[in-house]
Amino acid sequence: MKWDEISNQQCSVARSSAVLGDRWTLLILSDCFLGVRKFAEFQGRLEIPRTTLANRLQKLEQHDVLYRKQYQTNPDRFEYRLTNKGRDLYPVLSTILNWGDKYYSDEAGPPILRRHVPCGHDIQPVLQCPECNSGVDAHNIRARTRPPIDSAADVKRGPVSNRS
Amino acid sequence: MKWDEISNQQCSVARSSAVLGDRWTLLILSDCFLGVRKFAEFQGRLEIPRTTLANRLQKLEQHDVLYRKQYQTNPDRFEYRLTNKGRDLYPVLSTILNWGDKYYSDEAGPPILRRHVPCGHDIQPVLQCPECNSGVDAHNIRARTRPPIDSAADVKRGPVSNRS
DNA sequence: CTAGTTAGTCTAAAAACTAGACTTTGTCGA
DNA sequence: TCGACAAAGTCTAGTTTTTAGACTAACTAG
Repeated sequence: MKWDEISNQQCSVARSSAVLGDRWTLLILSDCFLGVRKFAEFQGRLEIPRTTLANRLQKLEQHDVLYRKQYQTNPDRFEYRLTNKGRDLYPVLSTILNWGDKYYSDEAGPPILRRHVPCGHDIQPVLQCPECNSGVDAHNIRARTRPPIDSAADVKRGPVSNRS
Repeated sequence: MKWDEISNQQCSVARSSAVLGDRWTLLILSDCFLGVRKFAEFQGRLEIPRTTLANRLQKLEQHDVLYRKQYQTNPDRFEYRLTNKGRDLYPVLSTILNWGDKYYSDEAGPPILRRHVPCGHDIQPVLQCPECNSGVDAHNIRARTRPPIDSAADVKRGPVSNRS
């Protein structure tokens, strides 16, 4: 299968991967959440080839993750900002940051601190169950295929054993 | 900059991207969490080119995300399993799944359901503050650069404005 | 002896990525 | 008016990665 056919699958991870699963894309989004907006600034911070950056920004715009906003005329110039859909990627970037902090930070600790404004603490956000408020990890979640419904396509890439 | 130099940065997202930010990698890991272990099964489910799959599995093994475990002799054959470090990627895959479910699932709802075993509900895990237990998103977190410490390298890719 | 299984490797062609020069449309200072 | 600078890209040619599909190795079952 070619990479651009990946989003034809009905799996949510596959469709998300079509947007996120590329060199540089996660880094570009990370910089977006840190407030970077201008082409030259992405380029300078990431040292990404200009051609690749242009392609990635265009792709993120096409997928409605970023939008181009004009910030001056004469000459017209545009900056890139997160859409609501893009901002909804915050948990993804945040959990990646947690993982990197755990396995790759130096002895001084994480290079970037995150403060939870409402309570004032520096935190690493954690994944929890919205029903019972306790922690969630690979061990206490069981995936299963959605029960078949006439109107919907079959699930082709479900769990190996459909454990109840 | 070349892609394989990306992990030289001291940013946690950059170092994580060196492992995760590649075509197919997120999908392979997703299948790992669904119980897939054998080469042929990855290949059949993902329709990934065999050469690419072999490269990706080797890379994930080198980064200690997967390990190869012998499951038979004559001939020797191996399967791929998540290490503890790999299992710690569950929040990343889970938040990607949430995002994909929100923006890309069909009218029948998410194709894969996740049950939180301790409480028995089908859920989408959410990101919360471990201090105050309330929800976390892009709007209520402020990133700032770690205060400089003699023993540690400077933070080069911190937030644009170091908002308190 | 033949076909099948599993986990790969090999090869050649196609696609994507990279470095660095170049373009476009303006501003500013001398 | 002239040259330097800024910002957001595009263009080009060379390198690297990805892809499809055939092939290999080491067995088992019939």
